[in-house]
Amino acid sequence: MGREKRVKSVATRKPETDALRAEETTGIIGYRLRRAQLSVFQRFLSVFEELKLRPVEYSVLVLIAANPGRKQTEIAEVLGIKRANFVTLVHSLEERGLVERIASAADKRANALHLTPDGEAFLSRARAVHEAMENDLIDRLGGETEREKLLALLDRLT
Amino acid sequence: MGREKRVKSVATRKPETDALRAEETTGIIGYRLRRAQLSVFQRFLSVFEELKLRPVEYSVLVLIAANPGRKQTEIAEVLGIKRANFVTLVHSLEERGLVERIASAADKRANALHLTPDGEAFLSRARAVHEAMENDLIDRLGGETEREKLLALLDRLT
DNA sequence: GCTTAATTGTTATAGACAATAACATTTGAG
DNA sequence: CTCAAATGTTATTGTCTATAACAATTAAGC
Repeated sequence: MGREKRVKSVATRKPETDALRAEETTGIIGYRLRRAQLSVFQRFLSVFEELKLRPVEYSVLVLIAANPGRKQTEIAEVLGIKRANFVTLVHSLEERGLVERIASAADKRANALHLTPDGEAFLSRARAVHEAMENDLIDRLGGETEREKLLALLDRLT
Repeated sequence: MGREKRVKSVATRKPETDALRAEETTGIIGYRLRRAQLSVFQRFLSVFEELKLRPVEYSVLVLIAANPGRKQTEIAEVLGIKRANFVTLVHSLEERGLVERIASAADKRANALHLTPDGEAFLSRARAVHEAMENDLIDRLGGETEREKLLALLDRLT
C-alpha cells in the first residue's frame, strides 16, 4: 500500500483543528461492524421512507408470506424478538391492513398470522425496492462472490 | 461433536412444530450484518462485565488516550455521538476517576479531556482483555488475512 | 469597537427499542 | 382431574438516540 504523507509540519499550518488519531478504535472489528450495520440500516430507512416500512417490519412481512398460518411466538422467535414486544409490531401491521390475526381453531390461545391481499401487494412493492437496494450493495461489494464471502465471514463471528 | 439425527420423517413424528422457512430473511445482507454485530457486542459485554465497561466507553478511553487534551465535541464527533449525549458518558467516566475534564485556558467554553493515572492503569487492563477477544475473533475468521478482507468488505458498505 | 452569529457544554425532553414481570386463557402431561 | 406450560397481552423499566433550548464564550462582519 502507498506510503503515508507523514506531515509533521502541521503546527504551522493548522494549529488547532487537526484530525484526531483514531486508528486504534477504527481497527476494532466490532467498531467497523457497527458502523457498516448502521450505514446499511440507515440506507434501508431512506429507501423505504415512502413505504413507511422499517427493517424489522419488512422481515416480518417476508416471514409471514413464506410461513402463513404460523403463530406470533414462532415468527417472533426466529427474528429474536420477545413475544411481548412483538405484539405492538403485529398490531401496527394489522392496523395498516397488511396482516391479519386469525384465531386458531386448533389452539384457542394462538393467533395464526396471514398477509391480507393488500399485504401481498404491498410486499411485492417492498420486495422490488429491497431487491434494488440489495443489488446495489452487492455492486458495492464487488459482486456475488464478495457477497458470499462477506456472509461467510459474518457467520463465523456469530 | 456427534453427527446430527437428520430426521426427515418429521411429518409423522411432529406434525406441528417444524422449522420455518427463513432463507429469504437470512439471505439479506443487512440482517446478517445486524446478527453478527449484536453477537460481537454481546461477547464484548460478557468479557468486560467484570470491568463494568461498555463498548462505547472503551472506545472513548482509547480515543482520549491517543488524543489527550481534546475537547468533548471532538471526541464525540469521531464516534458519531451527539455532544448532548456525550455529557452523561464523560460524566460517568469522570465519577469513576478514569477521566478528568480540565477547563481550557485558551477557550473558556471547552473542556480538555485527559485520562487520570487510574484511567491509564484501567485502560491497560482493558486493552489486554480486548486484545484477547480481538485475537479470538480473528481466529474465528480464519486469520489476519480474513480479518482484513472482512474490514475491506465492510468499508465498501459504509 | 460593536453587533451579531457561531461554538461549547449542559439540561430537559421525547421517541424507539429491548427486557422483565405479571396476568388470564387455554393446552398438555401425569 | 390437577398442575405445569404455552400464548398473547399489558405494564413497566432501562438504555440509547435525537431535538430543542439555554448561558457562557468566542469568532466574524462591518
